[in-house]
This record gives sequence, C-alpha cells and structure tokens, in this order.
Amino acid sequence: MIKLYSKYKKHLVAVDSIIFGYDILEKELKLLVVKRSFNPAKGKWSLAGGFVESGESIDVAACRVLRNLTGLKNIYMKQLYCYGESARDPGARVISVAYWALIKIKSIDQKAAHENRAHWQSIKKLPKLIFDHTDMVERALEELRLRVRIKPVGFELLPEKFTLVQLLDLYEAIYQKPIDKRNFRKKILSLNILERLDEKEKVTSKKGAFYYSFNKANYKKLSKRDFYFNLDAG
Amino acid sequence: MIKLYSKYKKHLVAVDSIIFGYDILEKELKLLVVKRSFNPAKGKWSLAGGFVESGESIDVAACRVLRNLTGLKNIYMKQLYCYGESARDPGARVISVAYWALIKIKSIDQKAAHENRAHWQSIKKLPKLIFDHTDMVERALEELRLRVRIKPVGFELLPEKFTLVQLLDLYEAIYQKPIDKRNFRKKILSLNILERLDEKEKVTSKKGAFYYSFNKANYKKLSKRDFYFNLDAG
DNA sequence: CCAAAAGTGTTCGAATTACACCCATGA
DNA sequence: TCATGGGTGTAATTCGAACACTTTTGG
Repeated sequence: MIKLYSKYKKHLVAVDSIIFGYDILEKELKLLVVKRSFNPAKGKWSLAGGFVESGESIDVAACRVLRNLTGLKNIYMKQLYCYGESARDPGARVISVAYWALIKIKSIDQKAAHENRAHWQSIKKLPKLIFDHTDMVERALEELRLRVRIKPVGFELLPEKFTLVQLLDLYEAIYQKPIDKRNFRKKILSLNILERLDEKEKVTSKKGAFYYSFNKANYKKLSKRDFYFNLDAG
Repeated sequence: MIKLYSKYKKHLVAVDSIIFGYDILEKELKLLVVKRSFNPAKGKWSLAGGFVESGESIDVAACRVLRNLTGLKNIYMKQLYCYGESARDPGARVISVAYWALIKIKSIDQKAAHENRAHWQSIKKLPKLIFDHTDMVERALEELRLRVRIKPVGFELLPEKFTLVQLLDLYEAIYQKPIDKRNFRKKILSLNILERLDEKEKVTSKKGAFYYSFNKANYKKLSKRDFYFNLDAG
C-alpha cells in the first residue's frame, strides 16, 4: 500500500485566506493582512497563510490558520481557487489553495491578531501584496459580490442586530456604488428573512432606526421550497 | 534558498478532469470516463486524471492529461475545485484539483481514447465512480449549468455549424427540462452573436433547418460594451 | 423649532412567460 | 397529399428602476 504512487513527485501545499471584515462606522469593507515574519518577502504584506500538514485536510488547514490568527472558529469560509503556477512563490514551488472568509471585526482576538502582525486594510486602498495575493483578493471580491447577491451571507459581516441602513451601507461598500434606499428596503423585507426587533439604534440619529436580525431558521425553511434569495442591488 | 520552507511536509497533487461532450443525435450530455489501469481501484470507472509533475503548473498538468487522453489542445477548460480531504484516496494522501472541460465529441482522437480505455457515458445513467469523483461530477454539472446561462460556452459542445434546434436540444439536455422553442429562439437571436449561414441541415427534416455559427468576434466586441450574455432558459 | 437621519408608494418601461398555427418538402 | 419537423408573433404579467416627501426627536 505504501508503495502506491511512489514514483510521483510531491509538492508543498499551502492555504491562503482572504479574510473580509466590515467597519460599520467607516462604512468600509476591510481585508485582514499580515506582515510576513519570514523569508522570502519578509516584512511585506501578505494574506494569512500556512502550509497543509500531513494527514490534515485542506479545509481544516484553512480553519487552523484562521483560528490561530483571530481566535475564531465556525466561521463562514469557502474555498476560492487553487493557485498552481510553478513559479508563483520565489521561495519554492508551492501550490496554494485560497479560501475566503467573512467575519465580524469586533469578534476577533486582538491579542492573537497583534502577535501575528495582522492589520485591517480598507479594500479601497490596499497595499501591494506579495506573490499572486492581489489576484486572490480580486477573485475573492468578485466571488463575494456574486455570492452576496444570491445568498444571505452579508449578515456574516454584521453584528447580530443591525439596522436596515447599516445593511444598505454594507452592500454599497461591497459593490462600491450607491443603491436606491427604497428599492433595497422593499426587496429585502419582502424576502421575509429579517425579523424586526423592539429596539432602536439611537446613536446615529435622533429618531433612531429599528434593529433587525437575520432569521436563519425561516431562511432555511423558505429555501427548501421554491424560494430564492436574490438581492439585485443596482 | 533551497532550505526555505524545508520543515513542511509535501503532498501528492493530482488533477482530475470532468470532460463533457454532447451527442447531437441522442441529444444527451456525456461524460468521458476511464477504466482505471492501476491500483487502487483498478478496473473501476474514474475520471481522467494524473499527477502534477515537478515544476509543472496545475493548469498545464490538466491540459496534459486531457491531451494524452483525447489528442486535443486549446480546449475550453476551467478549474472547478480542489479536493483535499486527507483520506479521499485510499492509496495515499492525494490532493486533487478538479477541472471541467467542454469538447466536441467528434474531434477526439479515437485511438488515444481507446488505448486509455476511455468511454462516453450519458450523464443520465452514470456508473459509480471511484473516490469522490461523483461529487466532482455533480459540482461540475452545477458549474456548467450556471456558466452556460451567463457565458456563450454551449457552442464548445457543438460543431462549428449547428441549427437552432440543435442548440435548443443541447440546453434541454444540460438542464434536463423542456424549454419553450419560440422564446429560446427569440432570445438567442436577439443577442446578435449568431450568424445564419446560407446552408441547411437536411438530414433530420425535409424542410431543412438553417445552420448558424457562433460569431466570436462580435461577441467580444459586444461584451466590451454593456452587453451581457444571459440565456435564462427555464 | 429645526437639523438630521429614518421611513415610506407609485409609476413607467423592459423583460419574461405562455401559448397555437402555418410553412416547406421528400417520400 | 400528407406526415414531419422548422419556423413565426402577440398579449399578459412580472420585475426592476426611477423618483421626493413626511416623520421623529434630541439639542
């Protein structure tokens, strides 16, 4: 058994994660990037990454890397793409599987993040990233924009309770363009997946805006029928 | 330089390809599968696959595997997903990057295919495939259905000249459901990416049906403007 | 009382759906 | 002449896009 496939070459396999967060005050989509602590490209900005260990599934590796950096588990995380150009990493031939994740900025473990030299950067002014990491971010952004339109994943970036204005701002930050307020509210409310709470957010306005929460149970029930989430926002 | 990353474990990396073809007479979408000639699972049905060699990019590896099996190059081929469960292959820990390809059945090199024990199977009655290959096919089918709706890739499965009836039949075979003939013709013709030839296909009917060809140049020109291919067929 | 943000409906045009008959021709 | 498959148009409905004023309340 151990001789099977023995004539074939093995490769280093890494995972790299595009970790999105949303700053609710600045109304900006952010990316978690780290300063590399080792060569090659030591001191340069890169995505959160790590190597896949023996006997470790790639999904688990990606979760491990995310957890080490942020202290978080059970996070919305999907595989994005496998990058396998032979010279993509100047240090060695490394095949990298990219993942993208959506997290709530406030929930991360500040200490772990700081120790790993992780920083949030606005996607509007990203620094240059090493290797093909900028390509990865672009692909992840496309995927996010596609995904957020057809699946209720935007909520992963917001607190448990949020106002419709905050949700709208999030979509505008993701698409980088203005969205009609009335049409947006009409659409999202008609889906019957939001629950209005008896509580208002009163910091940003005197009138106050109702908090809502995502009704995951109802979404699951609805999506078993012929219901489809579709937020054509602009 | 050669010592970088030296403490990390390496892995076997394979590529597996979901190769779709379309049988214009049977009006069926087909999958190219091969009988394994080596252990484990020798003699079982599997996807076309192979290992990534040193210094070979994964895209190149996938093309190589496809070329060896079918004699074809410059084929529509996209990465699908990277499968990295640690025990997915009982022979050894192998990480597999799946690709999906669209080819014209008639264009393949019969001799090469035969030597590699490759066979076309209707997607309506696929045999059991090894490992996680059935998952790969299902994912590829979803991707194909999504893709064929928003990009003009269906033509990759048809001969250079085809009738609108054949194109409709193809879409029905992909979606496995009937599509309204008039609406389909109206929609596809309104896109202005088909060119009607002065020639008819007269085998399947006495009246004959006009041949069309995909006008790739015009499609490229149009897609640079605000034009989007969208064939909401069903 | 007023500034500032939240909340609310309607109209118009475009796109999608449903649907049934005539045409051309070779046998 | 007739059986077979190719080709055509219109009406009804739905969906998305555009658009401006009223409400609430803390300072």
